[in-house]
Amino acid sequence: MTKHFLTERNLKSLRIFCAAAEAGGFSAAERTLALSKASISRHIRDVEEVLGVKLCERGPGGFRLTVSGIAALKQAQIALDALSRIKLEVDEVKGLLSGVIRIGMTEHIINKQYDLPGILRQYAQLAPDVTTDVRVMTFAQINHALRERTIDIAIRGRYEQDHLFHFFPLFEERQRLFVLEGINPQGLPLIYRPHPFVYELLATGHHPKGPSASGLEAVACLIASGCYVGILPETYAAEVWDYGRLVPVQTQDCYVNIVSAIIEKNRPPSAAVELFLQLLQQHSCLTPSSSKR
Amino acid sequence: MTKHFLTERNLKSLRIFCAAAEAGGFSAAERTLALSKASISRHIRDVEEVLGVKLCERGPGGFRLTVSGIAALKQAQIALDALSRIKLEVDEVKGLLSGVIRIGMTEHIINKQYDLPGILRQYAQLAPDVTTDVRVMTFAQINHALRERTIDIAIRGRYEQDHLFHFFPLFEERQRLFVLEGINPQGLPLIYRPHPFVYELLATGHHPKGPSASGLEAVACLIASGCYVGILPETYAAEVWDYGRLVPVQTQDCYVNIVSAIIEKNRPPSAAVELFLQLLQQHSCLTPSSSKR
DNA sequence: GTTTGTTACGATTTACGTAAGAATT
DNA sequence: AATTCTTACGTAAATCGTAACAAAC
Repeated sequence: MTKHFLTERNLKSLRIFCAAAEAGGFSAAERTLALSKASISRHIRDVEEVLGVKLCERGPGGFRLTVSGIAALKQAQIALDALSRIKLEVDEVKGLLSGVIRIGMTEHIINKQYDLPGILRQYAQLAPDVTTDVRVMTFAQINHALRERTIDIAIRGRYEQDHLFHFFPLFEERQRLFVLEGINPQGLPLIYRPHPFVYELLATGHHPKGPSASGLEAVACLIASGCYVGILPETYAAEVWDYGRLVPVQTQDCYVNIVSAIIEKNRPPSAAVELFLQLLQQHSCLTPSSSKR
Repeated sequence: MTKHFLTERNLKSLRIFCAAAEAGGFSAAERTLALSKASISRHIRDVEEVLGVKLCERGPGGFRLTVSGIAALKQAQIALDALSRIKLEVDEVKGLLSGVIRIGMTEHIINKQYDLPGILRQYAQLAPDVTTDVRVMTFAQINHALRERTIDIAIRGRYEQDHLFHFFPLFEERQRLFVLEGINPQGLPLIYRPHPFVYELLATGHHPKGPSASGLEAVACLIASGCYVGILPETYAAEVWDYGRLVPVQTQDCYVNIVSAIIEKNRPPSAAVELFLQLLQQHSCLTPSSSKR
């Protein structure tokens, strides 16, 4: 009994055997393989030893495959073909998953219930050849950028129906009206920022329009001054607790919206975008498709 | 740019990559592969270099395949599977084409129009694991051996219909009544041997029954004595010309029969017999299936 | 004599393990 | 501190080509 299994070392010998069979002899294969007859002879002898059969008759009288040799040749070609296909397959995946993915998002997407940094890390690991470009933008900038296609995918709250976009719900965000602790919010000016909830509250007339603020931190600063009320995400207000005692105005309802991944409807998503979308949805707390891996 | 193609050396690395992916890390694969981490690391680095992609993220943080890695893993498993199947395939063929093939034949099957030695040589090359057993037998012995299954296949002339046997025509053999040159054959005793043509001629009563002979050479000797007539194949009579002037008796018709390969009908032929039969028929001058190789 | 494949031997190449280093948990 | 992977280096093994040999045409 010799060795029982073929290894990749034997595959080399099999490749040489295939070449010899196609060339019709060792001397002819010598040129195509750029290998000495001695080596070819050894290789074929090794395979025959492992397989326990004679693969071919050879000698000055000519070259002829045995029945076993024909079977071995056929199977070896399948293996070699599969081997050569690996690179093609990988190249295809590599080609699809390369380039740039441009992500636009509003502030404060990062929070404890949705691990966007973790998703980005996972994405970078899964598709290391894709350059990821992430930028924080305002609500209006995001819509413009999506239409202009200067970003590929957006992450923001969904407030309106828009037939131009596809929405993929990710998690729920709750915003409330906040005021400095101990201050009576009644009639205080509302800090203005371009956001649907601000518009909505101003429309009620309960609060006059106050100073404009750009960015959640600016809003928080102005609220903490005690002169204004402002709308903030609950989780963000909790985070900036240390800077001042921001408390929700109890008389006011909670604004709930669904933070979603958004792509333009008329634009077929690239493989890179599709993979990112898939990861985002896998981590979603809303869809039932929240499986692991 | 690095190397463009995967070779069998890389397949070894791919097998190690597969094992690492299944084990879920290098340290775990270390045991299953009986290989040091250092080697595993090198192997996977090499494959990544050839493929130009990162196959997996690894580190103290854990092990995770990239999308390219998943594709590579899948294809590599196909190649490895094909490789492992080679031995199974060859073993099957080897198992079928081994053992003994027992061939019974009459005298003088070898002649210029049918190259039986060449067929036997080709058979030995195609199926080197089959032990070939060839024996010359008389007509009666062949029939008996076929029925008793002490031979697997016979080669002899076909004179009768026999529902117990399958006949595969190979070539035409012509036999005639011969006499020594210058001798009047009329009324001379016919050399007896157990053969249908002898029985047939004796039944006509033109010649009395002469001495018994065993073997064509014995018949030729007796004819050359000038005292008898005898039936011989034309080609054989031509070969022994030098031993004496044997000439055909012109008044007598030529006996024609079809030399055939014969197997017992109720016995399914083994793969070894089937292959031999196939070779015999390939060289046949009678059937239209006489193609090359 | 020429062609074809096999075996022997020395030189190069390759691969492995040990051990030390770097990075993460 | 413990784990996981990577890199460096010396040693062991496999592979190749040259060359001598045997066999068939």
